[in-house]
Amino acid sequence: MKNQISAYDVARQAGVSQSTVSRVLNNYPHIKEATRKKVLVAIEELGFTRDEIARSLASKKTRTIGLIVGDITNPFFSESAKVITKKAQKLNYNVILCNTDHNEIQLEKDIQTLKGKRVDGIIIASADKDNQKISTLFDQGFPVVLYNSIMQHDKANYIAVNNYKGARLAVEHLFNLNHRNIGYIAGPSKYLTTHFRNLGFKNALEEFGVEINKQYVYQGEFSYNEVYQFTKKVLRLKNRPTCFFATSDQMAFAVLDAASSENISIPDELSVIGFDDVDLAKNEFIGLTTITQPKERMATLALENLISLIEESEEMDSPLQIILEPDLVIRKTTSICHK
Amino acid sequence: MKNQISAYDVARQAGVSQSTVSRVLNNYPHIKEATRKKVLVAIEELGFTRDEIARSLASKKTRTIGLIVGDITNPFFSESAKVITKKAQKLNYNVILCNTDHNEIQLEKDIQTLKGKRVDGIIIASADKDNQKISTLFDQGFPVVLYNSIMQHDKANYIAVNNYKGARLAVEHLFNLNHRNIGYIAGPSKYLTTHFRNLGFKNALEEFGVEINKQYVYQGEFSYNEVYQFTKKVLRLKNRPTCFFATSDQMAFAVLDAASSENISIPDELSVIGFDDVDLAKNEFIGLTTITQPKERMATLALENLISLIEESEEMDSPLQIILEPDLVIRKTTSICHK
DNA sequence: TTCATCAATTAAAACCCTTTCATTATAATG
DNA sequence: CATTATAATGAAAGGGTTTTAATTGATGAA
Repeated sequence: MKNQISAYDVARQAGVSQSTVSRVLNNYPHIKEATRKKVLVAIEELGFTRDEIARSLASKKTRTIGLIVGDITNPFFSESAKVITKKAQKLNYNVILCNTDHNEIQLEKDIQTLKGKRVDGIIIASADKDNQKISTLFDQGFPVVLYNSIMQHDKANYIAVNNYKGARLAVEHLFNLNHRNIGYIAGPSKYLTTHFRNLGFKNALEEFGVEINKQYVYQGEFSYNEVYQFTKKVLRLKNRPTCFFATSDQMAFAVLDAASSENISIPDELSVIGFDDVDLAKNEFIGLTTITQPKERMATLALENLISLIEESEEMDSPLQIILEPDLVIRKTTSICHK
Repeated sequence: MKNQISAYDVARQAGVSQSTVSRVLNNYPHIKEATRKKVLVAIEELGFTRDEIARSLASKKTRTIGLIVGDITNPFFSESAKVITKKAQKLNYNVILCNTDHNEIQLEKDIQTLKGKRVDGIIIASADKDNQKISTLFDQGFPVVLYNSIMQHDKANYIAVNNYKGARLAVEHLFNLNHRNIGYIAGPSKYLTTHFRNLGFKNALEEFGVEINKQYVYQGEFSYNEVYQFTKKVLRLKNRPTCFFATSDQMAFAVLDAASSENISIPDELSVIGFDDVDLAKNEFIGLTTITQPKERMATLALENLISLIEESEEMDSPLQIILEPDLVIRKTTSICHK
């Protein structure tokens, strides 16, 4: 591979010093128009593009951020990732995507490599409760914002929705529709978001005086297949639930899938409510009743705040801890229970 | 921000030279076990991690690749991205994600920044027919593989499916179900994949002796909303089509959405067939009939081949041009036409 | 004992920028 | 015209690695 054209080559060609080339490239003041022209011409002639790696080494900024998600295949994440990537693009940042499969070991590895690659900051969309590595990041003042994740750490920056309330909204809706046998599908409780949804679910039911049937609750990995199998099993019970609250739309889809495969009609025989309000939930062919999160706004906030964390040199006095309000969106997968 | 711990610091701590530290880090031969230990201990004590940026500058390898997709929100892309990212992870590469919104200008900008960031290679999942910038990349022998995209260039590496055949399979299926009024939804023809699907569509219909009703065909942006609006409009026609072939599942979903909003029942009143076989298509609640692409395999091939392009120093003698076979998967959104 | 050989280690250049400090050219002021 | 301020440029020192060439040390053969 032939050697790269460097700023030094440009300098020679233009008959100036390398630092002048750098000056032009960085739009520094105090440059004679004629000189600038000469340099620009030389750049054009040689087809020079500056080496961002060398630039990063010298400037200690990479203009690259990390985005760690549990599963990019989950539309909630891909929709968020899109907003984040595009917004980053506009601000001249790039994003390195990491997919942890909701595995903490992988998460920590990813943080490690991202730090190795000297990213300027990281957005973590699947942060477990008491991850040491993440805590350390916050302790060190490294720019990190949690997205749709929460950590109990006095320096933690996060943007999430009021998950407790979201879960309550879901339960209230089902209760109002006369449902009393409620299935519950949730991810691992290592996530505080899940934890709060659990809490909202439990508390609401308690208040309403309805018992939770342990058989109806799945709390485990975010595995489509596991949720699918679990739901199928539960639906075969003599006394099966009349509805399911799944704490993510993705999992709600798995529930719908299982129900359909058992020839159970939605919503007549089974109501299903999700969480996230993924684009497809709005699709009228599906029409998933769900709890909406303002993901566009959340993603934008996450990115913008990360960037200011990066660019404001003065360390933030108070951490960024934003909790937005979720909302119930009633569509076609829930209906009154006649049982 | 306190200064980074460098290999030099480690060297001092261990009482060796910096190059020895580097040797240890890179597992070079000819190192006394005792020395290696000393260095490893020093590394541990100081919590040193090597600066990949500096490493990249010196070695001219970043162990980072670019992944350019039209829309990460399209499950076909996010599912592919996941495979690629995870596979890359395993091989110690990271991926920078770029979302072009199917915009060529953005695509070219992305290529530019990726090259600036000195990525070792690029996977392009939305390459338009005669993009000059991409051609140049191939001319230069820069490691690029097109994914689900094709270019007529004698050095182009690509992995795609036989799109012509895929489209034919779809049409044959509809024809066999007695459909004669076929709607067609396709992306912009600047994509060769689309072009071949167009061709397959046309040729098959010609052979079957059925006329294409221009009113029924949408060829334009991959915009959910535009497709939705178009479909709605067409479905309100007196003589509306009895089925739609959408050249991506994502667009098929838009068709289903529109149909449902018009209270047209699927598949009784309208058959819909997609293309891609996205995970959700398999969902029995949806059960989208579609043309399947072996995306897992394609994505793996794309990544693995990109990496060998990067790592084999000898330039590939012949370009990588793989065309896999698509398949028809019949599910629930298509049925016999009684009209 | 001496030279050759090879293992183990170091010194230093290279990678391509940014940035600080010093220097020279130019303009402004009295 | 001398003096001072300021604009314009350059030289050189990093930044943290890799890598090549050089050096030292040890071992064995002649």
